[in-house]
Amino acid sequence: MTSSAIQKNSKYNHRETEAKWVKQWESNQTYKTPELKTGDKKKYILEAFPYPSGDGLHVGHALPSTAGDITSRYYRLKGYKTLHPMGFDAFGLPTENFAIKKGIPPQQTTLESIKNFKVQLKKLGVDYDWTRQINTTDPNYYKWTQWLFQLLYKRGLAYKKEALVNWDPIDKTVLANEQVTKDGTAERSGAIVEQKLMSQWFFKITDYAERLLTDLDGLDWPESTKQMQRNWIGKSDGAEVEFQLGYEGDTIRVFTTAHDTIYGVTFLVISPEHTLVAQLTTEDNKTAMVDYIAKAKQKSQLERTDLNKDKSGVFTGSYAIHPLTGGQIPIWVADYVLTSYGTGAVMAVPGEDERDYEFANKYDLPVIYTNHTNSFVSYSKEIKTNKDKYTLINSGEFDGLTYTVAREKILDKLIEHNQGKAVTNYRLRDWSIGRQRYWGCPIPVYYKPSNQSKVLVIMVHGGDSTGSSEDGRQDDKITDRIVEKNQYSTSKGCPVWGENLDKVLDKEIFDVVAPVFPNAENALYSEWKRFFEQIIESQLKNNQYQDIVVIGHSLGTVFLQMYLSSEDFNERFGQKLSIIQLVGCCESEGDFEVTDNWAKIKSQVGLIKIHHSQDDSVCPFKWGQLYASKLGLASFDTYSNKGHFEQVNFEELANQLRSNFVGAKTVESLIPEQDLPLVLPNDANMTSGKIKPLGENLDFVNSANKLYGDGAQYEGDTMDSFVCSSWYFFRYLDPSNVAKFASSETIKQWMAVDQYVIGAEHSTLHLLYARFFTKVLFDEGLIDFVEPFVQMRHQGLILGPDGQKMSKSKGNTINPLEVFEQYGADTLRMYEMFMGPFDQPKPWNTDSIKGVRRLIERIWAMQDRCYYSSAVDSARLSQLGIIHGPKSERTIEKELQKLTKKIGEDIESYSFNTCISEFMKFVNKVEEVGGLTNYQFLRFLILLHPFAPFVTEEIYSQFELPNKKPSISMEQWPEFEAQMLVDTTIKYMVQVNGKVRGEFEIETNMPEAAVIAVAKESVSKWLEDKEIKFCKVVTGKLVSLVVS
RNA sequence: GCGCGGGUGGUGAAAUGGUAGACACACUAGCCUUAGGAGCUAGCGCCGCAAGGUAUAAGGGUUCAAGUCCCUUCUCGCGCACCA
Repeated sequence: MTSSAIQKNSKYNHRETEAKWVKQWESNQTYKTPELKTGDKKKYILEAFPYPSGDGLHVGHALPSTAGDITSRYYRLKGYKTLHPMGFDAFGLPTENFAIKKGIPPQQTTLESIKNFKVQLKKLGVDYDWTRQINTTDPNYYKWTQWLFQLLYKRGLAYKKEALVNWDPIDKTVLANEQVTKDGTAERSGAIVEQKLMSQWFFKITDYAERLLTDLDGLDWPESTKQMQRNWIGKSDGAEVEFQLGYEGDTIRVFTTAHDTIYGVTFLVISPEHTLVAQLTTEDNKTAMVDYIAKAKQKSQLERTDLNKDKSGVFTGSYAIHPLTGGQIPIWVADYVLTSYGTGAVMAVPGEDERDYEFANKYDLPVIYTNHTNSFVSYSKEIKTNKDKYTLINSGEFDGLTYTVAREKILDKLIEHNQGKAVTNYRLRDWSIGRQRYWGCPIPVYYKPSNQSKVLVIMVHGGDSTGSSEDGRQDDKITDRIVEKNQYSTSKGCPVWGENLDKVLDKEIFDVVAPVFPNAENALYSEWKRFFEQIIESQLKNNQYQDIVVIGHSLGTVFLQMYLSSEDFNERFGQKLSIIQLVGCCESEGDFEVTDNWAKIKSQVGLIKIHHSQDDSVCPFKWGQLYASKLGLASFDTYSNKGHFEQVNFEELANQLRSNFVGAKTVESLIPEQDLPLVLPNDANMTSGKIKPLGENLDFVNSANKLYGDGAQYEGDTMDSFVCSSWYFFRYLDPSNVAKFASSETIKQWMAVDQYVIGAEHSTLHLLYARFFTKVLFDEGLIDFVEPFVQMRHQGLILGPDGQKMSKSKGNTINPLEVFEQYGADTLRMYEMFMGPFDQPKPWNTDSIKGVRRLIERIWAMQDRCYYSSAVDSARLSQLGIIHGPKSERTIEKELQKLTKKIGEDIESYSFNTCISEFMKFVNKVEEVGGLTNYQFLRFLILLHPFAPFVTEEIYSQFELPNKKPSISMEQWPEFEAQMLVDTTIKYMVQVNGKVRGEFEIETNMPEAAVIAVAKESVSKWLEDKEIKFCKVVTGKLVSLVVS
């Protein structure tokens, strides 16, 4: 540029400049993604899309965005066509909770937050192509989330089942295993997660366990993340061994990775939830067992895994037969065995397993050592470190064999005897995706009643008021209190209730039975029991029921409590009681001691619901609370202004029955594709400060009947937002396609993602799910690759100035808007890159950022040091080895060449921090020698442009240049000339006895002898009177001498 | 307990096995300025006046040469955790 173009000594005004370019880039569509033609080189650069929180941009967001921007701009300058999109992952609980708190619909909050985020991201100067923006809450987007759900369903990878799930009592929803922290709390809400039996949608990610594991090997990802996924998938190779029981029929199957220790098995341990527990427990051990299991159930997941110091268990009294020795093996129940892994049963080898050893010691069980030391050895450690020395003893015909051989032979023998097989086990569980909340993607499924399956509803009424407690039948009485206290008859009211309920329930689905139990005025347990069982038997004779629901009132609930805690309903009728509606609860506080076997009750019923009026004068409300807590219920339905006999709201009850049972005895169907998307209803009830979970919005749920016939109901759960966010990178390719999730051509052109930057917290969630979806799409033949992210890196956390994680409550947050205002976006970007290694956590330093701002100022001032060289191409000539011009120009040229090489390499290896240092060094050098040519300055600006787009664009715009482009981003990356980096002389250093003692400079390509001669001279002081014993020349670097 | 990363000045940090502390921040001294939360110059691991010595969590090893490779220990962070 000519000197006239320079505004000397003008200070860089970042506010004006940045605002100007934000506008211009937008109106000029500078960063619109170009069309890809065959032969074009492409880069798909991706950063995780943010959750648009109301707080707006965080300095942490700038880190991945800037890194992506640097790479994207770098490759664009290098002639690549780049796709660099951004969008919003907007479904989720924070918005819903905020909506409830503030009474603003989530739709509105979301749009406002997105708008705000976009403005702020634009201020950062990132080259996102905003025409491709996506928003997961937009029906045009989630239509394809639903389509994906249906694809999985059709491939047998989406299913609904009754399962113990993680229940978050604060956010009132189910969570995926991946969303529960190690200490058993919810990742988001921090609540202690409960285990709840519920009917839930799952994705069968376990089908892909092996592929998810093996395909990790080829990925350019941080090793730690790959390892984390490997651990999460948790593959172990071993064997399933069958142990016969003392009687015909059942066997106990155990999973083991150490089947070569099988001769050391001295007992079996099964989990308290094992299906054979009841059967195996002998009469003598029953009390202890029932007690133990009840205690185990009461323990939360947390307690059960945390209390690993003291193992406990109970002997069942039964024995299994050792498959090879035929010996008797006692069977124990202990809660250190997990139901969810393997078969829920283990063969205990106390001689080689620490847990079994501890257990054997505690309960005085025999120990057999099968390893060569004939003493306790931890098998798992031993085979890792000492595998080859490990040989067997006490193992019959296998004595003396080494680990490897024994493993093989013992397995062969088990297989031969039909008592075992090789099995691979994975720790990975299926992905639970249903969420009982409103602000999520609706699951595109509806249910319709099926005629075959009905529900039996039995009402068990309370007691009547007459009779005496002293009539000789006392022992068998349901409670002592009933006859004294009751003043009302419910045996007469009950049939009326039954009629009322029958009126409002669909007769094709529900059979309501409301009998009058015998002697209600002085009820006897044995009598009621006989009567109750007879009713069920006679109903089952003529009908098949999907579910049996018992509604107990008052004394009726006490009866049920006694019945279910002592009788085996499930076994007797081959059916579980799926719900029990306890209206009015119990008769007295003392009833809670009628039985304390709450565990058994819980094990026999599915869903438990309690209704209790706060104004029940017969049974105080606190009894209801006590009941709920005994049964482990988080909540129950409460009323007020209702007496003991008035608290049945038939409509309410009927709705509850319908919504809880409609799924179990109905047929599920996918919503036809042409009806997608199934749109989330607008919640009209915001003024009340409430948002109904989708499933409780009966207007919505029942609206399915308009399209799919009478009785049709939509699924009331929404999807985990990770479903929405784990396929989004496909939608950027073709965001407005109405016919497909993305067209095959664009997928072919742009996928896979070449560079992905995302936080390490997604290692086992999003990154695993996205890989899973990609493989499913591959299997469906829609794409031709199996891994979505070729290269992935994590950004490190930016900590507060105090070294702590930034948080509002700690008051250590940095507001990026203030930084924009004070220092400008270029400074923020470069500072964040300069802070330290990209993937490491690093504290914000309010002082350090000044150094970066100074750099920008000095670069701005470089315009004054830039002189117009008459030979514009003198640099070019220099590259060819014909060096003209002043010495300073040659010095700078060489530095610039080095810089060009270094910046390119460092961008490609994510070493952004050293890039900034290199820029600083270069600027120092320019100031030292006094200036640089305009052509050198131009190339420098191009190198700097990915890091500081605003200031470089501004200076460029003032350049006088032939063939000037509308934007510096359209310039070409300078190529360095390797020959320019070769010096004519080389500096050597000289070491004597390993210590640096001197240095010298010498022409390149000198013979070694000459180099040594000069080297000796340069350190003559250290060689006096000494004999040189060793001499080594490292060409171009150093001479190492060893003297006596 | 297992797995994966780290540990270098007052601070953030550099360093294909080859002059440890580049580059910056802070600090100190000086200059300039009406003033400065501006700019410029110089210094800045530790010991020492200096020559020099000595330093990359600790100890050992390999090597002409180790922050870097190997072994042991300590320590911090992350992940998994009674996974049979």
